[in-house]
Amino acid sequence: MRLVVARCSVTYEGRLAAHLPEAIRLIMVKADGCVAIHADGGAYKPLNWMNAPNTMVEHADRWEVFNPKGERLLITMHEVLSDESVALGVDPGLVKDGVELHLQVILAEKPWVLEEGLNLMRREYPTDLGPVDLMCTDRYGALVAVEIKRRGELDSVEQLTRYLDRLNLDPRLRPVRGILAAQAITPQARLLAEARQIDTVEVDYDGLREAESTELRLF
Amino acid sequence: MRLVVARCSVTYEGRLAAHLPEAIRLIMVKADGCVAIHADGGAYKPLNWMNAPNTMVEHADRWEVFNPKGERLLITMHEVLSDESVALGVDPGLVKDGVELHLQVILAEKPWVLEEGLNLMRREYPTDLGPVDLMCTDRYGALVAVEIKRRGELDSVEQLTRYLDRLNLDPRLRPVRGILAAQAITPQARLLAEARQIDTVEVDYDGLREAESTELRLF
DNA sequence: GTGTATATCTCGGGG
DNA sequence: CCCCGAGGTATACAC
Repeated sequence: MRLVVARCSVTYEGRLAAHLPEAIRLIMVKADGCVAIHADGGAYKPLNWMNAPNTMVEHADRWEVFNPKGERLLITMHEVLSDESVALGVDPGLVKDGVELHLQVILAEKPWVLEEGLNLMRREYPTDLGPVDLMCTDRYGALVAVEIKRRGELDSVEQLTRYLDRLNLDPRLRPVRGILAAQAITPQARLLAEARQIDTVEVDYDGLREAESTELRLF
Repeated sequence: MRLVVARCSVTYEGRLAAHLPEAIRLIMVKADGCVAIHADGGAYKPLNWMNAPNTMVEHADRWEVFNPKGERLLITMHEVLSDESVALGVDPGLVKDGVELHLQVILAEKPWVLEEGLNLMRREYPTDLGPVDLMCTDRYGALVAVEIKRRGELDSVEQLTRYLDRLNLDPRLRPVRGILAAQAITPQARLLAEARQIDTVEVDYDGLREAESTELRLF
């Protein structure tokens, strides 16, 4: 990784046009070639950047970075204050726990917490618009598509609606109804779901996880 | 801005739990207090981070970063290889051109480029599912909801459909039709829009901007 | 503050 | 390769 502190101005031309007036900034060049220009604030997002793969041409007074899509980043160097390189090696990577997948696994084991009599048929049931999180049958044997989210918002209802439209085109499946399950559901999403006859269920993730570990302790 | 290169391991506990095994990384601390841990690859996004506002406590062998939401970032320092600070000053900030807002402003001034006789009634017209970009009247006085995008894709059609459904529930407004305006519209979006009687218009942003600056020069 | 939409979103998975 | 969905999304903007 190369770290350059410089008084510079920057122009980006690509998906939009953007310009940075002259100021002192940190320019980070990673081993994969990606370039990021950081100010001393504004969360972790750089002011300007160019991801790999790209080509960098270093002139005396400016850097030009191109990528295959025709985007272009031009850094004009007015004064280089420092320029250091350090070898970091390959990173072993990030281990995560507690994302949507976890909630899906728990609900796949106990779909009846969403509705009495609900039974799992299959997880990640494929449609040609993407997979339904849980495909279940209800107490009467009818099909129910369940979409699981951490937060249920308008987009979630749209997504489930698309799946339902698709599934209900198939006479062997029809009728399929939907349930949106999330730890929290916005009133607007609830409104839209209701208008489309989609049920909404708020799920207590922490409670379920607790119950799960209690069962593990019992056996 | 402070730049520390260190062999470290990291734990985050907050909206999820995440862990980074021991490796050499760059730790960036900005003037606003935000902390970002970078590997030598993977675009501009850090492996782990904690945005401002937060509190950092620096112990001999570890850094603890907390934020008011109860999230926690723990950096265990196994070996500090370098630790430098540099003053960057306040950044004048990024100037952008070509995002959706600009297109919206231009089209609000000249809605008739979308359709002859179109007249602006109101920008950001509210519905209970979100705001319509432009609410217009057509040459016959009927209402037209315009959704503006840089790129018109399936989601854009869904979004406009949602608004139209909502607006057409109101007998004082009905009937309201829709126009999707974008610099480019995918064939799939065009197809879906057509199936829903929604008009699509591709807009020449550069041409409009050019026309706008010409007018400015004339007056 | 809440809620919605945008983003040069980034990133990863599946066809 | 593109498409789609998730994200500790972050960020801006309107109400």
